[in-house]
Amino acid sequence: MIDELTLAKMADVLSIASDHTRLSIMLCLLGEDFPRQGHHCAVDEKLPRIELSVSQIVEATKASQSLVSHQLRILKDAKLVAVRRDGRQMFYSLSDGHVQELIEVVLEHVLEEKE
Amino acid sequence: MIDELTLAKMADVLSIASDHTRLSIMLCLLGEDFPRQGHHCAVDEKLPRIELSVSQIVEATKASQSLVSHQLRILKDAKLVAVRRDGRQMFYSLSDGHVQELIEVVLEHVLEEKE
DNA sequence: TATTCATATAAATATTGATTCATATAATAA
DNA sequence: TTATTATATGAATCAATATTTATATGAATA
Repeated sequence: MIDELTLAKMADVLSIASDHTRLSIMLCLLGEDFPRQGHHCAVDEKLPRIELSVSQIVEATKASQSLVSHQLRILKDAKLVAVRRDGRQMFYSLSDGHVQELIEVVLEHVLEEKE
Repeated sequence: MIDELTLAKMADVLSIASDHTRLSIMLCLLGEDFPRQGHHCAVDEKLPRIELSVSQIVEATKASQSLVSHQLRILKDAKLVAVRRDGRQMFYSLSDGHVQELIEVVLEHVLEEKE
């Protein structure tokens, strides 16, 4: 039994993930696109966590700096990405494993489509 | 490496799943909401597949008949649900396991949020 | 066949949200 | 301190889409 608040939060997460720009940002941070160019900071997980600066993301996604920045803010507010400052650069990374799973499930679904 | 088409398809699936009405419909069909009121038709899967008529979905979601019908069409076109006619009733069910996984991952994510 | 029931759809409206443009902030270098 | 680099943000625009209202279709029943 799922209450309204939970439903709304689920819709939010999905809605945030569904935008073309934000999705490509997340794919970059997953390492699916833009492979092996980011700093890696080992965490207590299997896969190394990829960190990319805003300009690297701009470069990889081919979106405008302003747009990327706007969308990163939305991702950050929703806690789907984490940020770390280093000098004048900001490094973004996926905030937890659920985000990766989410993207992977969707990717599998899309890749398995027939006809 | 993910091409533009795959990215677009992923965004589509997420976008379709992100709508409040459609999400609640899918939750009904998952049995999370609206428990044990639908017909069950055993398939070669672990869990029984739940089938609900349009009016059962209208009842469960508290959305208008027209709205439910519109959203069911979108879900059907995207092949996220399957339909079966029985007399003048239409019975809808989730079309594959990926949809369930998707919803479950998002649900876990939302339920595990701190603070 | 006429009527009723279950669902679908077309058109209109309303709302949301992505993108751009211009500008601001914050850190570093000169 | 001024200039430069990296990123963020407010306002405006524009497009997409959820929702409603009214009506249509299609199957069953009388």
